Amino acid sequence: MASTELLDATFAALADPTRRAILARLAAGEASVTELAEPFAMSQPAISKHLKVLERAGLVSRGRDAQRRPCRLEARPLREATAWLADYRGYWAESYQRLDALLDEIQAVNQTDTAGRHSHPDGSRG
Amino acid sequence: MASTELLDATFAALADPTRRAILARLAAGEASVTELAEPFAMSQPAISKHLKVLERAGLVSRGRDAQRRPCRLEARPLREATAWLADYRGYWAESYQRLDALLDEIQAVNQTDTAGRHSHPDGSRG
DNA sequence: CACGATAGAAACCACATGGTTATACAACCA
DNA sequence: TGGTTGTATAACCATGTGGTTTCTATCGTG
Repeated sequence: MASTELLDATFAALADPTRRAILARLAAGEASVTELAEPFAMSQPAISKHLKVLERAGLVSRGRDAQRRPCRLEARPLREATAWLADYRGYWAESYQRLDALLDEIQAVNQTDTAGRHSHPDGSRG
Repeated sequence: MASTELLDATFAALADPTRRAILARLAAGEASVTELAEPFAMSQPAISKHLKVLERAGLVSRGRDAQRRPCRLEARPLREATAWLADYRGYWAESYQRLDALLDEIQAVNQTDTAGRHSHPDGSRG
């Protein structure tokens, strides 16, 4: 399991409320650094540092728009993190049985993805 | 949302591979501190510190068995963390359509749970 | 070209974290 | 009572983190 460091970085990135807020904001669409910094009582370099952490965890990627460096959310590491949590479905089942099948499905999706493709065979309800 | 600090503590606790390993071990059943310390190239006080972090995040609880202080996994904070991740299902859907329905269901389960019930249709396969 | 705006880098500070060793406390056993 | 086992605490160290301010670099516009 070489993804240990990725999990480390992902969970560490998620452990800060500012960074979670940034991700929440990015879930609504791309944003520049200053746009991201606005709602926070914090300097722009501080936000840049947070973005670096998020970038290192692969949670955001950056583009180029003139001197702007727009950020966008990358969901893949979140998937890894969720997959790790899902590994506890066996234990969870003691208290939350209905989750069992769902998280089991997530595992299946992971393996499908690892195999190379995740074309949706039925494409139901998107 | 007052659970910010709980999320902080939970994700921070999960960010360390030793602590994740401890949780993995505990998912298989209760264990004492020395039992938990054994597999690691690390002193017992170091493990105690990790346990303190896990305890502060509510991820483990401790019992009493003579001079042993057995640890057991507590899943509730993991649920909170997963719920947070699930909030991004809308974004995930762009790339991983099949997850959408699943994570959507998790939301439903959360609400059902809040309401009070979650009967298990089969409970098989662990 | 110079200016203004956007963003990154450097240097610094306070504090948290992850580890160590040594010590103390608590509970059982002889 | 004393010894042994299990665990927590203390003191300490190195490093990481989150913030600051200041400075630099890049890009578009006048």
